[in-house]
Amino acid sequence: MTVRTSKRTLTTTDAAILGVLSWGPMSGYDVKKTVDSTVGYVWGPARSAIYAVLPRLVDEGLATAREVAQSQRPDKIVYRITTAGRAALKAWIEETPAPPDPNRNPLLLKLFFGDLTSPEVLADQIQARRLEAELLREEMDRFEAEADPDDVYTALTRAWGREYAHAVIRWARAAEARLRAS
Amino acid sequence: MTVRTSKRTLTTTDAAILGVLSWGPMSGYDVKKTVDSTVGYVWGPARSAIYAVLPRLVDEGLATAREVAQSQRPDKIVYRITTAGRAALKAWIEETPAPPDPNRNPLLLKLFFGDLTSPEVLADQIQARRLEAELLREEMDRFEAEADPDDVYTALTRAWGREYAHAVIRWARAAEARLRAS
DNA sequence: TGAATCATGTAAACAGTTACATGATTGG
DNA sequence: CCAATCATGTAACTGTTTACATGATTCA
Repeated sequence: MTVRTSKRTLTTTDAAILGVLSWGPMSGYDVKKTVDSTVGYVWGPARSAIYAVLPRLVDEGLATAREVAQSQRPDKIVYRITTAGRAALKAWIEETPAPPDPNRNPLLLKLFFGDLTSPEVLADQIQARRLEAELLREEMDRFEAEADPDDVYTALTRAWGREYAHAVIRWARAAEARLRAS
Repeated sequence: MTVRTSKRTLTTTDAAILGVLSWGPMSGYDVKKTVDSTVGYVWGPARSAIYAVLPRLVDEGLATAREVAQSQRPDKIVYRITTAGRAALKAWIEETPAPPDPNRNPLLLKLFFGDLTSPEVLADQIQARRLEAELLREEMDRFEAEADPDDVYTALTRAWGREYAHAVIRWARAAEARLRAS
C-alpha cells in the first residue's frame, strides 16, 4: 500500500472537506450535507467535487476509506481523517496565507459602465443585493439565538456575517436613494 | 467575413474588457493598463486573459481590430467596440443577474476549524486582513479627494469600498481582541 | 404512484492563472 | 549598460461547475 507522500498544499476545497471530517467520520453524502449546513456559508464545493476529492485524500494518506454494507440503504463509503490529515489541515490553517479579499464583484463592475443603462436598472440590481443581505442578517440572528455563546469560532463567523450584511444594507440603501433620485 | 453571431452571454472578463473599450479604442496593452487603474479594483483579469479575449470579441463581431504600424515602438493592434459590442455589454448589464455575493472566504473557513490551532495564529491572520482593509480605506479616501463629485457611478463604487473596509476593520478589531484575550 | 432521500460516481466544459517566449526602445 | 516600458502571444495547468448516469427505499 503505497501512499503518495506528496507535500502538495491543500486546496481550499480539500481543507473544507478535511475540516468536516475532523468533526467525525462520514460518507461523501454526509460530508455534503454537513458542509451545506456549516462551512457552506463561506465555502460551498459542488457535490461532484466532494466525491472527487475524497479518494484523493485517501491516496495521500490524509484519510482512510471503509466500505459499509447496508441492507436498508445503499452501501456507503465512510471516510475518516488520519493523523497526517489532521496535521495537513493544521498546516494549511497556520501556514497558508489567506489570500487577500476577492477582488471580484460583478455588480460593482456594472456600476463602472452605468452610463450604458438607466439608473433604475442598476437600482433594481442593488436592491436585490440588499434583500439578499437582509435575509443573511436574519439568518445570522436566528443562529445567534440558538448558538452556544462560548463557542468563540462560530461566534466570530456569525459576527462577520452580520457586519458584512450591515455594510451591504447601508451601502445599498444610500445607492438606491441616489439612483432613484436621478 | 463571417461573424460568429453566437448569442453566448459574456463572461465577466469579457464585460470588463468590452467596458473599457466602450471608453475608447485601444490596444491590448492599453486595455491592461486601463483595467488595472480602474475596474481592476473589482475585476482584474490577467494580461494573458486579455490577449485571449480580444480576438474572440472580434470573431463575435463585438469589436474590430486594426493593425497600427509604429516606427519608434512595436506595432500594435487597436481594438474598437462595435455597435453590436455596445449592445451586448448593455444586455449583460441589464439582463445578467449579478450573482449572489461570493460565498468564498478561506479566512472564515479557517475559523470554523479554529480548534486545531492557537488563537494567536488566527488573530495574526485576521490582523493582516485588517491592515489590508486600512490600506483600502486610505486609497478610497485619496480617490475621494481627487474625484469628480458629480460622477455618481464611480462615487458609488468608492462608497462601497469604504463601507466594506469599515466592516472588515470593525470586525477584525473585535475578533483580534477576543482571540488575544483567550 | 410519485416525490424525496439515500448513495456514488464520471465526463465535459468553463474560467482563469502562471509560466514561458520574444524583442525593440527609452531614460537614467 | 541596465532597468523599465512598450508590445503580443502560447501552453500548461488548476480548480471548479454542470450535466449525465444509476438505482433502491421511504413516506405522503
